[in-house]
Amino acid sequence: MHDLGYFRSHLDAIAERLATRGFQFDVSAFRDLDVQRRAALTEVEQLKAQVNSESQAIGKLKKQGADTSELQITVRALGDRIKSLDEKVKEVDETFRSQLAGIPNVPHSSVPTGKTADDNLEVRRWGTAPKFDFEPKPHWDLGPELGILDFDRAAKVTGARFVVYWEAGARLERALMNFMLDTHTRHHGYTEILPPFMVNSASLYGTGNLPKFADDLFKIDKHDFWLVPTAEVPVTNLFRDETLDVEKLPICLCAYTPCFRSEAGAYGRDVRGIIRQHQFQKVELVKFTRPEQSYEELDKLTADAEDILQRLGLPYRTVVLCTGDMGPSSSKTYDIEVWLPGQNAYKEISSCSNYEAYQARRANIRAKSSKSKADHVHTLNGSGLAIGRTWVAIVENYQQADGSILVPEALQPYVGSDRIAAQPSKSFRP
RNA sequence: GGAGAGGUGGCUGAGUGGUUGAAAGCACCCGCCUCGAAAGCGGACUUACUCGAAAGGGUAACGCGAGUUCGAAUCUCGCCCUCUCCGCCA
Repeated sequence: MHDLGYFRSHLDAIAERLATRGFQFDVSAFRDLDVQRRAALTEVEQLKAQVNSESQAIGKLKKQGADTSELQITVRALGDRIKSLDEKVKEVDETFRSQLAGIPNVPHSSVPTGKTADDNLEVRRWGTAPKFDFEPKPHWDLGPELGILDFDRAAKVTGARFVVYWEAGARLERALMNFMLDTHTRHHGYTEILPPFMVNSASLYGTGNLPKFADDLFKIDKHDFWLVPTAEVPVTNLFRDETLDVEKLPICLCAYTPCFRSEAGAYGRDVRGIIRQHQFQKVELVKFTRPEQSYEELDKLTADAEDILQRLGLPYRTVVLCTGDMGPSSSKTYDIEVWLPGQNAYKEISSCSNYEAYQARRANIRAKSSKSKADHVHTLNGSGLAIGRTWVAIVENYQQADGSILVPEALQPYVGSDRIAAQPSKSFRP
């Protein structure tokens, strides 16, 4: 959400920047609505002021023993007018606010202008794609063959776009989770959080998932609870409606959660394998920073996510999203894309964004020192990393001619072996 | 899930339906005092929206929402949360 005062006084410049991300902002319609809203507010507030002062007068008169019944009748009439005007104000105000809330963030000046993912800019590339003297397989073949992925039973137990990991497959997922959390807490200075996996709607409004993206979420029946689509939601909302000590910034948190997404609108995309599931696991990085340090912290956060891939020896490239490809809340986003031999392509494995104060205004997260006034913090987050896709990257990049998977050295203590071969339980699974 | 108690400013904590946006204390901030500090003294001390060139006004907010009333922190109803006891449960 934009700061109203600033927004109003920079309308044209902001509209111009928003156009670069394909958002056509009707400045004059906004101005009209703004004027309309303020006129309605002024009118009803003047009436309320009148009621207040006359009510006070009634109180005084009554104390003196005077008869106030006639005055009460006139004030009562005012009250009726206020009631109907209030409804109008509420309507205009809600339209205005929802419109304001629907206006995307302004892209940072360093973000390349563009329309689609094709216009994203590669900023660096790390590692080299492995060379195979055989035809590398995609994970949706390797997984079932090794007995570590089971799509059929997941479909039976729950439905499409779910998966069961077996044995070393399950252990690899768990190993990645621990490896990521350990690396971020021991080497990158993050504090570990284990948040609830369900959140209320106020939290989802705070991060901007509601009201616009309700279709992407799973809602719990009979409760105001939703399954988290990412740990960003509970972790960012830890400090909703709080004023932090500016000296404690930046606050760097990391959290493991499963993530639940309905993937409405993504039917037909990535249907094979575990690239796009209704449930996946992720370690998320979240930062709360001072405004002047947020871009430096974004670069660090992105590097922290990349470090996981480097330690695992997985080739990747990092791109900066162009204006047209960024999420609406973001001022600047880096995507990290890992190399997947089975698909002969780089695939997004992390998305690292600086929301500046856009999200903090929504969630009302501020910081102050003893001498300064409270100001909204900047919020940042990024995957560090999506565990399922990291699992895929390991399986596909480290596959051997015999169908087994080598385990990267950094992960071996976590997995407990240096190789994943066909699993024993395959023999008794019909 | 049932019964009871409670939710007031950064914290503690007053608050008979009528100058209470809110006493008092603490904390924080600015002065004075001091070589410096503490103590003491004086002052300042919520936020959002809105009117105004400014000075300065106005509206709203005492968990959230609705209601009663000329007027609600105070009364009524619903919901949420915390605490105690009971039940259930990993």
